[in-house]
Amino acid sequence: MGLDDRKLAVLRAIVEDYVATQEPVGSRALVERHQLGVSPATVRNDMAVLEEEGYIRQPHTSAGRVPTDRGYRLFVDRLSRVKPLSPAERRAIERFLVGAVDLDDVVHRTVRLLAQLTRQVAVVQYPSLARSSVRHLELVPISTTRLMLVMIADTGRVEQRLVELPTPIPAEDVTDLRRLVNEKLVGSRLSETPPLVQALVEEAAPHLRGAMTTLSTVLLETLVERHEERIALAGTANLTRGGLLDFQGSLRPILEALEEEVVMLKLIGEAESTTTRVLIGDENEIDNLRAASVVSTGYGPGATALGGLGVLGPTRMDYPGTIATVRAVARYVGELLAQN
Amino acid sequence: MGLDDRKLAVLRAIVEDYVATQEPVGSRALVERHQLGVSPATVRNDMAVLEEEGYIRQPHTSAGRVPTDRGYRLFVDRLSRVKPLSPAERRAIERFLVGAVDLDDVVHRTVRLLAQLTRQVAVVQYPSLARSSVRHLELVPISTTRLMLVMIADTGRVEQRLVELPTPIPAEDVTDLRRLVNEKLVGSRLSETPPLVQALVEEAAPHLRGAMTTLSTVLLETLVERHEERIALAGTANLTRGGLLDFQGSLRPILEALEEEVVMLKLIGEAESTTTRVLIGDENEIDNLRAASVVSTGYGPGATALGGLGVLGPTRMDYPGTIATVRAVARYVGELLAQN
DNA sequence: GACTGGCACTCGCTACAGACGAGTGCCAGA
DNA sequence: TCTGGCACTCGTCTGTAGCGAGTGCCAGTC
Repeated sequence: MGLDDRKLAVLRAIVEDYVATQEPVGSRALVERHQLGVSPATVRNDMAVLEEEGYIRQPHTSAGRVPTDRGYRLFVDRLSRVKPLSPAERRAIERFLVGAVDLDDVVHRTVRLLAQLTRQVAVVQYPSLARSSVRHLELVPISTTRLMLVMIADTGRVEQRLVELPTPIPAEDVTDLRRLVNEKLVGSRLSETPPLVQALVEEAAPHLRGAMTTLSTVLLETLVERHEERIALAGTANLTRGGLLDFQGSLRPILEALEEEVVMLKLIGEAESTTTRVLIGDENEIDNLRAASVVSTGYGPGATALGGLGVLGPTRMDYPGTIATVRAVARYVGELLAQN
Repeated sequence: MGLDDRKLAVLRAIVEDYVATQEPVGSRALVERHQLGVSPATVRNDMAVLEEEGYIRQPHTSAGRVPTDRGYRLFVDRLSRVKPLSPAERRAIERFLVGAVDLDDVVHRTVRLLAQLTRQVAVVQYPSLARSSVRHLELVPISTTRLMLVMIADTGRVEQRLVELPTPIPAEDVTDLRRLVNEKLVGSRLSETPPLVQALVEEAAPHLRGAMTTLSTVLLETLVERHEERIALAGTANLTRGGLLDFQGSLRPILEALEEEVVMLKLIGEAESTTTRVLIGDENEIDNLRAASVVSTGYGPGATALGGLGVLGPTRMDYPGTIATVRAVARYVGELLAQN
């Protein structure tokens, strides 16, 4: 059973009004606020159909209608177009992001900006190590049996890790090790390094063999097994906006999910490209987030994503506005990172 | 008007019961649960005095008594002794912290551990840069006019910053710069570096002068002006424990404060020594945290603090237990860091 | 003088009843 | 196909009443 244009207009009006007022919307209010050109009774009939199809529901018999997750989905897919950002917003983005001094700074500014503009919880993934390549590796002796390994990636990420050597090694050997790993690994993508690292061990001079072996283990562990994905979070206080109506009364599950890096990565870190994803309510695979919606996208120079970013809010959110903001911020960040 | 022993016992009983049940405690319940050896009527008289002195209050006329911030203060100062940790807890701490591979790892594990043990929000400051000394400085060329400056501190902290050079410089000059800054700065405390950095510029060979000047600005900015204090946070979901009774109904101000690094640093980062601080309710200078209590301490090898850590929770918290846990965790972390 | 039992009182909480009103579903008619 | 009208539902609000936890006070006891 298809929905004609007017029914869709009614759904759109319901979503817009509900998002704005956070109160169930009735047929009378609807015809008053939107130029639908028909009477409340007609709207009621349309509502009955929409309800039957699962796009809206009534919290209780004598109340107005509220969009369901499915209703929001239809709204997002077919009834809304992405709002262009206001010049003020564009300026805000630029102003906020220029002057960032390093990657950390970029990420932190971005996440705050996103939280502020959308008035929701923002999540930004650091550029994925898997998609970075090695710019430089540094070995700093801490003691004769300990080295600090510092890897600098082309995305600006800097990762360190302590290396415990099996036997003490002299300073010259550290220099040799440093030279060797840099010669072999600089410039290669992290995902491609495992065979190279393997080769390093095999080709190492006998007296370096032991140290190189441990070093290679650490390298593989740290850089490739991608425990080291990172995220930044901001705007959790925005969860309390809108009383306790959103998130069906309890912030608990949401806060718990937000603290699990793994969960958040799954949510926003899977972006391979810079297309925007919208997950509404129970479309979400993470149980704790069944009462929330997530708008996310990849960011990066061009169309390939270095990492993901997004926002999380109530299913009752301003989707067009949020989508526009998320995209715009991602684009700016992508450009910013491309400059380095 | 002094409080005799029994009145103090009554106060202690009220605090303990209220913390346990989260409900105003009446005179009858009190004599039943604690061996006070007197009748409810007597307890009521004592309560009247305690209320007059501002240690407890009645939420409403026909309700039991609840400790005031002042009451908790008295309880903490005079009526409680720090609970020794259970062996299980000690083991949990050790198990959780061994195997940390670098500073980030230590900090993250610590903050999670603390949140888990105290069931509250935990905050851990990274070892303060101001109290670290330079172990190594690395300069990595990004382009002919850009360097990545990486500083490795003896506390394990690694900070990076992009340096935009006024004019392109050749690779050999970068090597020279690296040698120079390392010769001068390695081993010195960050707080002592400004004159050394100054000297570096003055003593630099003419062709390095320009680069060294920008480099020194960045060095001073990044390392000394201590914007770069960092903190880690965990357990925000614990704020929702105990319904909405704690924090007078709104998590908003708390969540807002937790997101402000500056605020958090002020709260736990001022520790100069490893003594424990307890801030109860409105003793707190931060308005947003007037409804919360904070238990914090410095951690570090020996008695000097490298940084601070602590937990934040409702004023109605298990102070003896929390204090014990915070101290224990701080001690373990201190030892762990001393090993590096 | 300190403690106790008793008693009147306060007041928040719950339950219940009734009025109100927003909003619906349905139907007959245009 | 749309519309006006109407009966109906049901959540919310208001007011009342009863309950019970807990208090404050007082007179009596040790």
